[in-house]
Formats: sequence, C-alpha cells, structure tokens
Amino acid sequence: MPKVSEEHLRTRRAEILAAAARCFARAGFHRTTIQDIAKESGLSAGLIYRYFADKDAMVVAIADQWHDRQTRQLHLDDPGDDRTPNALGRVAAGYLDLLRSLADPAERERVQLGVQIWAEALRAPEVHTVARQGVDLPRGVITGLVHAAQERGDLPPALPADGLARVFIAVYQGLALQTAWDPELDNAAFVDAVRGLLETLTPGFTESGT
Amino acid sequence: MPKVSEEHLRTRRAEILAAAARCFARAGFHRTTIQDIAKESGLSAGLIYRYFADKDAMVVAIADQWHDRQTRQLHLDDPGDDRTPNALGRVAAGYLDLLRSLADPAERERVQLGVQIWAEALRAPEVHTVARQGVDLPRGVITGLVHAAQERGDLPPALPADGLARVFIAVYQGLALQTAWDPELDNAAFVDAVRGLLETLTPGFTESGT
Amino acid sequence: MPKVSEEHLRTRRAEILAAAARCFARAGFHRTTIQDIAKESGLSAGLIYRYFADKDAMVVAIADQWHDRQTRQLHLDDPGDDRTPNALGRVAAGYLDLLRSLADPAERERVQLGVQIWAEALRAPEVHTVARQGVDLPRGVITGLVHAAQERGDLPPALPADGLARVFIAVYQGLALQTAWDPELDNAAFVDAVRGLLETLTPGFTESGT
Amino acid sequence: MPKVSEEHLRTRRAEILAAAARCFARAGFHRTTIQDIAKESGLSAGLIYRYFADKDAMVVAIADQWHDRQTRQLHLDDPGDDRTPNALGRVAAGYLDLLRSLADPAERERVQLGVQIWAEALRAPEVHTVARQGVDLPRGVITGLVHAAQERGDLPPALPADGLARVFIAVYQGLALQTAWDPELDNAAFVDAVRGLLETLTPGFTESGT
DNA sequence: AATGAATGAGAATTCATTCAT
DNA sequence: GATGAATGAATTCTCATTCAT
Repeated sequence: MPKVSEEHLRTRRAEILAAAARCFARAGFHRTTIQDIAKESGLSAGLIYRYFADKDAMVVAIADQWHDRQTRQLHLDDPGDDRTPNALGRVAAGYLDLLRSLADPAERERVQLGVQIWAEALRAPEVHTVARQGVDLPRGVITGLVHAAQERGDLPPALPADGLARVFIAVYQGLALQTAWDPELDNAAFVDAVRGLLETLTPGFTESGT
Repeated sequence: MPKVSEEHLRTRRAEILAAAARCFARAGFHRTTIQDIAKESGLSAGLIYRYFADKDAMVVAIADQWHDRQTRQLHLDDPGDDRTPNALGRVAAGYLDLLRSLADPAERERVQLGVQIWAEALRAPEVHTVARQGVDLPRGVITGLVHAAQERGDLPPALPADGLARVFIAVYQGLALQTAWDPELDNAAFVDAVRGLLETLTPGFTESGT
Repeated sequence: MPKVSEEHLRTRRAEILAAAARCFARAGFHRTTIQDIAKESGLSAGLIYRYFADKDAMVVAIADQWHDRQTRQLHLDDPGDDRTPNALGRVAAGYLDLLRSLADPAERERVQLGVQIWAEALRAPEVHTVARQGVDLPRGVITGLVHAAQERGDLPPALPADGLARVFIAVYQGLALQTAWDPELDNAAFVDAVRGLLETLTPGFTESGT
Repeated sequence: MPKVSEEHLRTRRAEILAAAARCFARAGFHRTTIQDIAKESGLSAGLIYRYFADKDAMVVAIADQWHDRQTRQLHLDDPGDDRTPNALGRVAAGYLDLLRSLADPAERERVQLGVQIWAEALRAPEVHTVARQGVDLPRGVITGLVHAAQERGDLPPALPADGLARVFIAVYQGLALQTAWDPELDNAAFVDAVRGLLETLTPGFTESGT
C-alpha cells in the first residue's frame, strides 16, 4: 500500500491507540508488551513504531486522550459565561453525570486506564504534564465558578474556592478508583451522597442546570 | 550454622521492606529492580529471597504495611463504642489530621507509594485483596458512625451512609493523589474546604472530637 | 507501462549509487539504512530494489565503482608500452598525484568509503573479489614497470619487483587511512617523504614523467 | 558463586574479550551478535553485560588491546635513549619483525581484527580515539628517531621526519591489509622490498639493531 | 547464613525486504 | 513504473531468580 490518505493514517493511529488502551486497561502499562498491542490491533509490531516513537509515547498519547475526553464530559470545553448561576449548574450536572457514568461497564474499563495514568504520572514526566493539565484546567474553571457563586451568595463565602474545587475533583478521583477496584460497587449510593452534599451546600444547586 | 533469632529475622524483614518502600516510592514498582533494593538495604539480592518469595510478595507486603498504618492514623484500630458522638468526632479529627499530614514531606513520600499500590491493586490480585481490605475496614467503621449519627439526628438522614463513607474516603484518596502530583500544593486550602463541608453538614462536627 | 530508456535506467542507477556512497561515507555500511539511501536519493525504498537485488549488491557496486576510479586516476587503464621509462614515470606521477589529491576534501570523503570497502572485503566474498581485482590489476602493472626499470638499470635489481609494487600500494592505502582518520593531517609532508624515497631509489625518477 | 577474586574477574573479562576477538575477526563487528560471543566464550549473554556496558564498549576494549600489543611489538614501550643509532636500529628491527610476523596465521587473524578497527575508527568516536592514540604514539617516537638519525647524518636531511614516520606506518598498515585479504600472499617478497628500501635509505640501517 | 556471579527468558526496537495499490 | 505501508525476523539489553561457594 503506497501513499495512503491522511485520513487513513489518523484512523490507523486511533486503532493502535484503542488497542493499546484495551491492553493497558486489561494488564497495565508495564505488563503490556508491544506484541500484545500488535496482536490486539491485528497489526505488526513494526508498524506501531511508525506511529509512535516508543512505548512511552503511546502511554502519553493515551493519557492525553483520556483527559481530553474527561474534560469534554464535564462540558468544560466551552464554559460560556461562567459567572451565571447556570454555568455552575451545567458543570455540576456534568459532574454528577460523570459520577453516574461510572456505573457503565465501558466507563469502568476507561477508569482502569485512568488510575494507571495517575500512578504513571508520578514517575513519567510527560505523563505528569498531561495529567496535571488534564486536572488543572477543570480545576481552574470550577474555582472560577465557585468564586462567582460565592459572590452571588449561592455558596458559603468562607470556603476557599480553590480548595473546594480540589475536593470536588478528589471526590471524582477517589470514587473512580473505588469503582475500578470493585465492579459490584453501588454507584447510586455515592451519587446520592454527593448530590446530597451539594444540596446541603446550596439548596437547589443541582437542579439549576439540569 | 547459627540460627538467628526470630527478633533478628523480623528486623531484617522490616529493613528490607523499608528499603523497598524507598525504592518503590522513588521509581515505581516496575522500574525498581531487586538490585536496587539490595543496594538500598545494604544486603545481597540473594538474601532478599530468603525473606520474600519474589518481587510481587514484596509489593504485597508493602501494600499491607501501607494500609495498616493508614488505618492506625485514623484511630480505627480501637474504635471503642462507635455509637457515641465522640466516636464520630474522634474519627473525624483523625481524618482531618490525615489530610493535614499531607503537608509533611515524609508523608508525601508515603503517598507516592500509596498511589502506586492503588494502581497495582487493579492488576495484582493479592494487592487488590490487601487494598480492598485496607479501605473496606475504615469504610465499614465510618458507615457505622454515620448511621449512628443519623439516628442521633447529627447528620441528615437522607444521605446514604455507605455512600457518604465512600465519599469521605474518596476525598482523601483524591487529595492524596493531587498532593503526590504537586509538592507545592496548598494543603491548608483543601483542609479548610473539607472542614467547612463537614461543618455545613453538622455544625460543631469537627470540634466535638478534637 | 512506458518502458524507460536504457539511458534513464543507467542514470537512475548512478544516482542511487551516488546517494548510497554519500550515506556510506557518512555513516558506514552497517549504520546506513535503505531508508537513508532512499531519502538521500529522493527515491522510494521500493524503487531501489528494482536496481539492486539487495543492500549487499549496492555495497559491491560501490566497491566496484570505487576501484574503477582509483585505477583510472593511476592512468593504468591504458598503460601504453609499459617497458619505456616514460610509462614508469607516468604511473609514478599519477601515484604522487593520487597522494596529493588526499588533501582535497572531496577525495577525503571518497577515502572514507574506501577504508570501509577494505574492511568489508574481509567478510563479504563479492566485495573481496572486487577489492582484490581493484588492487591486483594496478599491482600487476606496477610490477611489470618495476621489472622493466630493473632491466634498464633504473631500479636496484635486488628488490623483489612484486614486493615493491605491494609496498607502493601499501603506502597509498596506509596514508589514505591516516588521512581518513585525521582531516587536519599535513598532506605535503608525506607527499614529500614519498617523493624523497622515490628519488633516493632512482634519482630523476619522479621528474621523468611529469 | 559469590564474591570472587579480582583475579577471576580479570580472567573472565579477558576470556570474554578473547572470545569476542575471535568472533569479530571471523565475522566482523556488525555481523557478530552478543549471542555469538556468548556461545564462543561458553558464558551467558547476560554475564557479558556485567563486564561491558554494551557491544560498543567491547569493540573499544578490543581496539585498545589491539593497539597495545602492536606498540609492544614495536618495542616502543621503553624506547630508552632514542637519540642513539641503536634506538633506531632496535625499532627498525621490531618493525621488520612486525612485517615478518604477518606470515604467521595467528597474526593474520589478528590483522583481520585490526583492519576492522581501522574502519570502525572512522565512525565510532571512541574507537577513533583509541586508534589514533595507538598510531600517534609510535609515530611520535619514530619521528624522533628519524630526526636524530638525520642530525647524525644517517638519514637524508631533506626528508620530512614526520612524513617519513607516517610512510613507515602506512607501509605496515597497507601490507597488513593486503595480507588480510590474501592468506597466500608472499610475505618474504614485501619484507625484502621494505628491507631493501631501508638499506637504500641508510646502508647498514637494518643490521645495526639486530 | 550470606553472597553476588551466573543464567536465560523476555522485552523493546530496528530494518531489510515485499507487495498491494 | 513507483510508492511507502506493512511485515516479522533478528538483535540488543535487562532483570528476576537461582545456586555454588
């Protein structure tokens, strides 16, 4: 096959990444060999190296993709005017959806990947960069929303906005981890708990944007 | 051949584990070689195998140790009568202390280890068992405390107790992860945020046990 | 499918060889990939295989070309009547020119190639054949010239003619090697030394043919 | 086998180098695999890496050893007072011995190695350094000897001493190369030719030190 | 008990060569 | 004819584990 379309190249790359993601989710980065990915993708080992410089580059690409999708699920890509009550509500709704989606088996597989990315971010500088950006962006947006809500009086002014943003993210991370550990886990219970907490914080909070 | 004392064996084992923990925290499980641990511990590679069946066994032992200590820090080892308001307060105080301790560099190193254990628990069944137990025990206790508090009217009865317990744990996990990623992170901000949330939930909550 | 002219094929082949020669001189046979040659020649890897059976065949062709040119520079292709004093002088002059030409950067690049051919000749039978022929032909001619000169009394009769021919060639090979190693090397010094030696051997020797 | 004597380590290293030298002489650096060396040495591939960082390091060590021995054969390690006629004679004798030794099959194998080192020196900086030093040291000594001889009137003053030294070395290199190419080659012929040349240059030259 | 030399299976990566388009 | 995507065998190097001393 000679010169192939840009489109085809993009598809190929995506196929490889998808195969890698499945392998990584199943066995972890370090226990997955290039051969595994080759087999999973139906391609040869050599070809993979035309798309990725090395295994690390694949991990970085996976991490990048992962956080990208995460951000999109939070509807943070186009936050619009984030000083309106609706903006906060919209993000809150996205956030609860994200937690709810953990009930979905497909999402659970994705989360397996996420947890490994988080651990890998501790040791691989490039993954660290990607993971940090993936979390810092949403955190910044949420911090802004919280500030605005505090100014409007929708949230207690005493709470540090950035700390609160971190806590929201932490809740997601921790619940994702627990879900990854236990496929039987009762999703509804913690979603209710989180919604309840948000309600306690700002009555009517969670309905405003849904 | 002089049989060494049981005592000596225990000490040796602990030394090896400590060396391994340092290596693992520094470089991750998979990037740490037995030789690294031998060098770090000042012992020979061969000797390490008299204390641990293989590398995986060391990881399991590390995970075990890690969660043990975690549980102790929460003052859950001797929960006393967990139906009293004080019991909840004591655990809440331990919990906030745990979050505060993340400001300590030594604790941050430990957290590096923790995050890796969490990821490893996804793939290594024995680590999974240990991690699950390490989290399920505190969770059970907290769930009980929340129940009792709800019965006393100290916490809103609508919140699912087990979901809430999971959320508390998730908050710790997520904040620990974020701390592991960013040594510059402002610990006080998220501690204040968490305390604020607890206060909102139950005014006077956090003072009761401190 | 329009059959391309013979002419075109020859040109192509020469282009590929020239590109290969540049690559080989730069990085050595074994460190040069077909892709390198493809890039250097502006052609595709696949096309190169229409002109050469495999990489080894390119090396052989390069070696062939190299020794061809070498022989031509010695004016040995048409030795005329090599029993005249002039024949010896002409070759001697060509020989000194060859040594002088080592001062030329372009020639130094060529020499890099030569040294590699010499080493490759040790292991690759086909290259061996080519290299041997490339050296044996000039050597035979020189041996004949020396014989004739000895008969004329222009050279000491005690010296073995074939041994002397080998020594002349060895001098070139060794100086070429040393030049390849050291681009700063003082060409004039060794040219003078060689000319001096020739003069000592046969006064008037080197002027006779120039 | 635990902690083993320094002696043993040195021996092992030497064994590996010897095995590598045999393989390299037989098949060339690039066609020799680590497995080949392992098989030839009767050791495992892994062990080789306890003695050499990588394959390149072995090549450098081989080159080092090669030139060391070369220098020793020239009796240059202890040149004594190189301003005496005897010094020149001693080195000249060593030089002729070196040429004569090319008749020895064992030496011919060594020369195979030498030629490859020379080629490798063009591309591998560390080998280059070693090879340059290996040649520059003898060259320096010879240049000094020639100077002294010129001052004594034993050699024509017009010849550039350093150029002459280079030529002597070139003669060795070229004859070694030709010998490597042709095991049938008549060693006596070129030795006689070289001795004749030296005699022509300085009558009585080659006897003075033998 | 203790050592660390030795093993060898396995993993990442490269690259000559083929062949569908 | 021409391309360059695709293959997969080969190679280097690592490292958990064993075991002779």
